[in-house]
Amino acid sequence: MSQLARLAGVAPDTVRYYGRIGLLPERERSEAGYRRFDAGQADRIRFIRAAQRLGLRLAEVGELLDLKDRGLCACGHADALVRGRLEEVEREIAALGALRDELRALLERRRRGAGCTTTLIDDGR
Amino acid sequence: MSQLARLAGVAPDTVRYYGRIGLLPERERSEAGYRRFDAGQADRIRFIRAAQRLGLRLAEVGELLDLKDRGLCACGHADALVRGRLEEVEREIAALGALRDELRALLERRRRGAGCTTTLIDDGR
DNA sequence: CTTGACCTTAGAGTGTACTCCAAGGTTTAC
DNA sequence: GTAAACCTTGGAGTACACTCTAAGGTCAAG
Repeated sequence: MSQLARLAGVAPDTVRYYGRIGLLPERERSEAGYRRFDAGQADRIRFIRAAQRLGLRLAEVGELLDLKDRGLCACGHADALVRGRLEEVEREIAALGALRDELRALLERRRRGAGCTTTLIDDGR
Repeated sequence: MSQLARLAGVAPDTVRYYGRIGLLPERERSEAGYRRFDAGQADRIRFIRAAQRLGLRLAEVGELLDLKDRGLCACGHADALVRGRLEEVEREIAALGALRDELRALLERRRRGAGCTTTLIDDGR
């Protein structure tokens, strides 16, 4: 367990969590009930983390893994998720850019002595 | 209650929630225990929402309101919060920009037939 | 006098991805 | 034989800002 976790670069609790929510299938156990893993499981966890880095949710990663597990090509679905995520990111960037401008303008008005910051926040727009 | 909520543009539950966490001070009540509000309360809620739009948390807004309530100038603190938030937003924009590039590159590699999307995600970098 | 629209409260539920806990069992080293 | 370091489980806790529920009280209109 902890070996796999170290290999995959996550905490043992995280591995157990992924198992609990169905991202890692149950394999055989040792007599004492200890989980046994193979290298494939580490790859699976790395795939999960890679997809997460792109901003996919675990539920979405789970859909991809399910397709793969059933021997189907997950590409179409993966493409759709990635494209959807790209649009999301672009929207977030736009929104944050506008927010950044607003924050800068607020600070600028304040620097020019336009009044209390709280008042400047308050009158909004 | 619902009048104030409509006036301030939030749900009645939200007003009660703000009251519960100490953002709206208790005023007198009617005989039946109903809250009574004045125009100042609507302004207060609008201030909260304006600060939230800038990305400040309710706990931070609460600090500003506390200063104002005690007759102190909240400007210094507000400036610090706004500046901190600006830095955060700039960091987020940078991170999202990098992510956007990654997503685009992934889609581009895929368009060139570089293999399965899931494989492209998997091999990370 | 009843209907409907409001008000009150404490408390639980939402989403996300963990993270931690207690209480117990196992394995390895000395 | 015992201590350290692991493993197991179910369940609760974290952050955040609501949002909803149940069970009850109030008020105005018809």
